[in-house]
Amino acid sequence: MPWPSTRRAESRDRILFSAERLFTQSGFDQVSIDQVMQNAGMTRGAFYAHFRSKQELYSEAILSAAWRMGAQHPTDVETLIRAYLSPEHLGQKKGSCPLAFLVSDIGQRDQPVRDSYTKVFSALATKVSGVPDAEPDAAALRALVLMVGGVAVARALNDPILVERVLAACREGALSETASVPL
Amino acid sequence: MPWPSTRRAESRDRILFSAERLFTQSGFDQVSIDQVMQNAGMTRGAFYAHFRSKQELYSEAILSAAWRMGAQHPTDVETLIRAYLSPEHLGQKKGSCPLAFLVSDIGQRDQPVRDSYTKVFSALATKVSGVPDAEPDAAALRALVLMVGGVAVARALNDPILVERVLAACREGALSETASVPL
DNA sequence: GTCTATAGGCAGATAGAC
DNA sequence: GTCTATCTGCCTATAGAC
Repeated sequence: MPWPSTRRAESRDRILFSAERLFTQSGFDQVSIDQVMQNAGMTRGAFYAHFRSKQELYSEAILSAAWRMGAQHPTDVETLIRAYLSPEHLGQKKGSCPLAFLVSDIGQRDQPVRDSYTKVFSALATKVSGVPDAEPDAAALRALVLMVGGVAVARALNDPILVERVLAACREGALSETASVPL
Repeated sequence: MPWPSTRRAESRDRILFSAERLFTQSGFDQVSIDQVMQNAGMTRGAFYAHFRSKQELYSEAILSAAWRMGAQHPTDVETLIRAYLSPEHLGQKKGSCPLAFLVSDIGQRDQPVRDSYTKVFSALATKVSGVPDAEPDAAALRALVLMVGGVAVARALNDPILVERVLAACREGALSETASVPL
């Protein structure tokens, strides 16, 4: 009976799922392994049976969160841009994008973490470009930077009016960069 | 003789100067008060004679770093954009921009920190817009998000080729958004 | 695999001598 | 104002029982 391995994978997934939300919301340093494990219904000691370190968990959580987000957004690029640069995305507890919420957190971590971030960024850039099997062009990179940067900046700003104006400006720009016929 | 107050202000400035560089480079959590004070030539205990908390120092360091950066860049907007979105800016130890380096760090801090960030962002947006006494328009906001987001993303990415392509794409976009005659 | 217990270290903030 | 010493609390990671 292969039940044990199934339960092992389920525990691992629960930890990962818990980590995705907590890390994306609060960054690496503000989240403790204790919180992640309690949120997953376990205690601290069990953590190291599944991951070797906190940074390894972080690295995998970034990939996992992005994969989950992609699975929930199989829509067209325009719908993605509007949802991404919406006020709802800013305060969202679940399904937030690690690219934006963690962008200035990544540079302080080790290489596997940076690899994860780069992989996710490249994948989303290709998706935004609209051409699945090619390197993203400059317009797609600009559109994605407007999305990621717009959300990151909006989260940092304190003035609601300015936040809405930043989101609107970036929405307009990203849509224009990704329009098939730019006029 | 008003010497004492002068020395007090000098000590405060040394702490602030030290904090600007360390915080901008490594973020809030990765920098200890110990490091800041040693870098300023003092010990931990003296810190609380000048600032009430670490977050208060952070808030003031963001304002101070931005002010210093503005004083060193009295040039035109195009020169600013090219210097900002250059590879040199990414690894720079001094004179880096807290807007980009700390963007996803700010949301986790208290209100005074967010106030500082918002103030600096607004001031730079006005500068980029080219019209000193008006609210920045959508094009200026987009240009600034391309600058801040471009640098933040580039710092996180692991692939040198992708980094250069992101910087180039954002440079092109920011220059186009700020051109007086957009065609 | 998961638990409790603990090792070992570092942080922010305060107290009191000078 | 600056120093040394300390309080208090939290963290990652490990050890060993079950």
